[in-house]
Amino acid sequence: MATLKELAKSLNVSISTVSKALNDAEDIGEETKRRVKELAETLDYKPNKFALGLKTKHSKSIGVILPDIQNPYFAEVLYGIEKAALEAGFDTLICVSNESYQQEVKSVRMLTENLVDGIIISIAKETLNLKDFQHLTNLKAKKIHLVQFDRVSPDLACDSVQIDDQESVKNATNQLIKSGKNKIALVSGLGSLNVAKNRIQGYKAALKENGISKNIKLLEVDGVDKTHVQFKNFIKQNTFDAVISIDNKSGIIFQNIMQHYFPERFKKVKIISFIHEKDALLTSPPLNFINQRGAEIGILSFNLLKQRITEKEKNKTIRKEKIIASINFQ
Amino acid sequence: MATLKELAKSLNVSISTVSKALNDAEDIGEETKRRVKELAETLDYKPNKFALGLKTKHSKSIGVILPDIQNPYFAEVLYGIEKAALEAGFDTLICVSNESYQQEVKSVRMLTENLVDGIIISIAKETLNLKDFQHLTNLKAKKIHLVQFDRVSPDLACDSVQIDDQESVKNATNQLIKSGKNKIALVSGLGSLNVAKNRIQGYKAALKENGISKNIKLLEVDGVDKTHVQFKNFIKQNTFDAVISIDNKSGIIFQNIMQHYFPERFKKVKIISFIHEKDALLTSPPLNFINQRGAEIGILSFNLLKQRITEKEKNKTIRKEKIIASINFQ
DNA sequence: GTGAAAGCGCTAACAT
DNA sequence: ATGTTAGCGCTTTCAC
Repeated sequence: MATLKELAKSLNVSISTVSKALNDAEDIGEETKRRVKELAETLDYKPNKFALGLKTKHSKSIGVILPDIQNPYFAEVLYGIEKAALEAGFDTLICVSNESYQQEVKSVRMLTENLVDGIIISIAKETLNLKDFQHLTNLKAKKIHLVQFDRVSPDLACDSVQIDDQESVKNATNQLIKSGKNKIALVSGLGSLNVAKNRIQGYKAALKENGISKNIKLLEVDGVDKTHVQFKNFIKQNTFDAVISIDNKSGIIFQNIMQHYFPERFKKVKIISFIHEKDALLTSPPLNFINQRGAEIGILSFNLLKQRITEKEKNKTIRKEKIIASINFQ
Repeated sequence: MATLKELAKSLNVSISTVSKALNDAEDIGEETKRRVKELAETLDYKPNKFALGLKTKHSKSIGVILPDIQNPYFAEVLYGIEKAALEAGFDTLICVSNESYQQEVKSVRMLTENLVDGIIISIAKETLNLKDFQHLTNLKAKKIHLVQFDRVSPDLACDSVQIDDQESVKNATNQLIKSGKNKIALVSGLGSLNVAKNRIQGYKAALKENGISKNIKLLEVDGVDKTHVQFKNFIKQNTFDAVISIDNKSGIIFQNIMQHYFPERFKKVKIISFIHEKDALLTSPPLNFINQRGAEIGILSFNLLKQRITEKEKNKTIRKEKIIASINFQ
């Protein structure tokens, strides 16, 4: 790897001239700049990150903390973040909390040690339950900017990006109603997350608006791994002509169980689910889906963060972006 | 963040004494070591990574390059790697190539600039097709160790960890045969990957051993996103009493399509699939699965890498670990 | 318009 | 047993 020193020697100028030339400093002659940049290009000079970090105390990199990398939604958000970060010349350090508070604290610490300029986080379930956000509030003192997405805690004063959960589910429910359904069930594998509360509220709001509030049918579980029996019982004990699944798995399971055990009833039921288009195609017939627009959320999150990193004047106004999900009937 | 300088001042000793004490150098008095370490502990001293990297040219970190983070298998391997790395005190930098050669090259470059001590990679499809491994072979000159897993290229002289694909599929096929099946189909969404070739070979070997080689039924596609029609046609045109899916999606789709369009035939068909246990539970009935033991592969990969990083004598022998998958009938 | 020098936090060879 | 010093690659102030 070429260094400033080597460039300087080759060109018979001083190290500081080379440094300034590459940084387009005012006081360097145009001709010199040209020569320096040309040689840097041919020698494929890249500034040494460690020297830079040591000197400047920041690293032109950002950290991302995801609760669960196996969830395709988070993987898609990550994709958006990385894409935007790459274009802006930032490295991305990825951490996975696995929904654990301890792991999240460790991740924050690791990112801090790596002098990231900012962190994009979707908070772990455990942290949300504990309501202990000190590791995150501490970041302000270290001048590390923070952006939350998806699992947004109102207790945290920072920019955020999320789906408008309530509005999105209300939309979806209304569309089902318009298509003639009026006994709509809702299935959630999200436990007590705020996200779940908001989505359920949207569902209830739509039923209410349409005067069918007495038809509320809720199946709530925390995680869907061993819940086949609960699903089956729910189906047996309830009448419904449509189902909204508000997490990324229960819709698939619900459809499969109906198809398996209640094939006749299944034919008359419309299911819509918060899943990725790719997963919607795993089932047959394909599932209708609520598109969470993960990549867009990622890009938006990065852009908010970048604004904070680059802005000179501290702007106190907190930005809360809400995106409406798009509804896809297949 | 506390620095050596601050510790030194507090203790009225020199910076180098502190440094040596923390590194347990021979020539520092026990009492001094104790005092230094104690203060370091209370002040929560952590060596500055940038200073260290600048000085030592390595970073006590490793890089991981995955082709696709949305694949739960890779996510699980990642989990194993991170766990092992954390225990050994290494940071993990994660890159996703999205199956793209260009992106893989960029990732290698980024990791190199970050002075990782080693890289664990599962090679992108595109790279495998192009057979251009220069970005990887170059690593040797930079003294960055390399370990491959899963998508192992024989053209690359480095340690590797993988499932014994042939043996694993042979096992699974044999078990199906023992359970009375003799018209076994194989479905692949893996395109022309070596992994696919080996798995298909295992399937054929088992059929041959059992004298039913004339019953070979193959459905091969490259990616499963828009292939419902192909699946349906295959099912219509072939008779089979069991199916082996050798990727992480086709089994689910296959089962769902059969259940949807051919419910009677479906009842007599046994399906087994290369998927994660969690995904096996998405379907009803749950899918039988071939457990790829991702976490173990991750841990093993890291351990191989760590050996290379820490060993003094360059050991020329290349280690190729092969793990047999476990077969789970539900 | 260009260069010399200090210093970021650390290690290690070389004094003492 | 402890301290001094040089230097990793870079930026930046100050001098020329």
